[in-house]
Amino acid sequence: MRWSSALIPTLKETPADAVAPSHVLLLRAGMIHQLGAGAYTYLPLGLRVLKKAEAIIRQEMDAAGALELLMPALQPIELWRESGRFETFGDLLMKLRISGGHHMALGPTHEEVVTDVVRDLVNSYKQLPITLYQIQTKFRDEPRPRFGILRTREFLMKDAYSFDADVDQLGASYDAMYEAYHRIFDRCGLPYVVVEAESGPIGGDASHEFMVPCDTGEDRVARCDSCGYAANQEKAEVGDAPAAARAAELPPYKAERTPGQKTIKDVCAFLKVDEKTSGKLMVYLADGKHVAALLRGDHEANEAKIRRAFGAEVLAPADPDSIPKATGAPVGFLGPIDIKIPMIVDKAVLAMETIVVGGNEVDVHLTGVVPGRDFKIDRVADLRNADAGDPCPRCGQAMEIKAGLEIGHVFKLGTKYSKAMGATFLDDKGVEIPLIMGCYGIGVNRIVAAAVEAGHDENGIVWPLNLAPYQVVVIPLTVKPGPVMETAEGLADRLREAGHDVILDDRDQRPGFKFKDADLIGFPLRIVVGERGLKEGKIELKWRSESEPKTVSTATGVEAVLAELRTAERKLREACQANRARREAAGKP
RNA sequence: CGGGGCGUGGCGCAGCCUGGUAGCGCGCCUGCUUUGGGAGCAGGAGGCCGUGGGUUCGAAUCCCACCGCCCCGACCA
Repeated sequence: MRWSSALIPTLKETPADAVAPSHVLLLRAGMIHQLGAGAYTYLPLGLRVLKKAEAIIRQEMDAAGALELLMPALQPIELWRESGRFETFGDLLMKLRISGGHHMALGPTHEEVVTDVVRDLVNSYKQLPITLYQIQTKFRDEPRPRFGILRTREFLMKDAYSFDADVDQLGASYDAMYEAYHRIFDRCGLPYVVVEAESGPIGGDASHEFMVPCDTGEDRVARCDSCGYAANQEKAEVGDAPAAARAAELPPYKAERTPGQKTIKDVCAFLKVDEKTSGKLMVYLADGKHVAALLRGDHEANEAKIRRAFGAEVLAPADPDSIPKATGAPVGFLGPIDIKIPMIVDKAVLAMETIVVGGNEVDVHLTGVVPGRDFKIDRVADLRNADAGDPCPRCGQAMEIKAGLEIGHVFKLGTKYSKAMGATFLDDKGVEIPLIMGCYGIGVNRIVAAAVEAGHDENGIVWPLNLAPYQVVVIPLTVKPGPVMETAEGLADRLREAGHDVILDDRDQRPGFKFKDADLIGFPLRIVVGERGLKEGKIELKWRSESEPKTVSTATGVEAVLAELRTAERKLREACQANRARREAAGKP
């Protein structure tokens, strides 16, 4: 490619609306162009990166035995009613009406469609196991698109779905995808961690997320450095903290007037006590019944944990209007003493000597309440989100919380969709059994964003070799016909013939201008051909990730550059293999 | 959906408070000079001032409504 005939609109200044590094740099490097909130054009350079990620994904999915197909984005709404997700997906589902009055949806994910395909075409255990995948545009009516291409209303996703005859087969299918994901992200050169994840409304019982640590990430990951435990914050378990050593004789609790003070913040400020010594009673509807969770005031309730603690299928915050009737106490002044609904106490409360709680009476809070003495603690569970410093559930050491960007997610679905939609097969005894499913997603655009988030410096992007729009940029310092231009063109041709992506910066610009653009875009390898160097029989070669250039002789130039590229590719392969060996040594997830 | 901010050539901004010929830098076009880290000089093109309504002799500027974009929160298979 000759730069002069490319469309690469680099920007010297930072666009005002961009905040996240990946957003700023992809715009400045001329890779994307905004159409509207959460809708971006991939310009030629950006598209090349996207396609490279896509190619790596496709290769590894094929290698893992998954079969590629392509399903429609346009889907009848009935399918969503059939699975029950028309309700649970809610406003996130893009709905439209087409001619003839048909109600359709633009697919945000494809469990329904793939289940429909499989229920029609797979009927026997002999056809199992099978994993199907596609790389396709998804649509979600995100309430708040953000950070450039990080969260958009339309995005490219690789989604795979496994269908198995039994749980063991599902385990094998899951492991195959899990391993393929490692290979994909290793080849993309991304720094990532795998964390245990909440499977969420999609259901199921096992789930892992692949996260790239970066400040722009919207997820929070709890991690223990001592033992390596890592989980999404919403999934992370909290280890046991030492129980409070209570003085033998504590004074009885006191009722305090707290007129109008309803929130933890207000009450604690009013009573001049630390929020860490307060408690909050949260009321939920567990499968339609009112239940309560008692947490330390400054802690964050985790609805999934609370749902499980109550053994409920569905948990939702109770409607405030319904609370007084159910509990006999006014909202804002709820407390654990003599509460009339089932209550589970969070572990952390056990570590509190005394606690400030609501008095179950308007404008009254109680101080000096002793857990276990003043109210019954018959059920204790982990009900909250882990915080930095909380004990690791495995080893008890303090965990840390870091931001992460989710690029991939694998989970075991079970029979949620196959049962709802009647996707069954006949086993070797002729018995009809619902298929067991797993699903596996990769945000292709997010690989691009994550690579930039994880790979940039003050001068611009530093692309991993396998994702770069072009691996090599050849810069002739003068573009007038002559030896410099001829050498540069020859070099570019030879590298291209050897199978590398090359762009020749044939623009009639000063050297500094071209260097700035090359650094901004982040081509991994830069080759400079100048008159001065040529006279000395030398050309310059510089890796974007290194600070110092190397010089090679003109005579062996092509071979030297090819050797450099081969070495870089070998190193990357070796790193992938080393990671693989480490995984094998560590055993299954 | 709640809170905050912003809409003025392709990009970054000033002008608005106090109404009266729309301005600067970058980029773009032409020419000359320059050529190893975003060159200099000269000339030039390009703007329904987000949209609609109102006030006024007169609106980028004041008022009202709407639309759009960004950030925080809620939400996020």
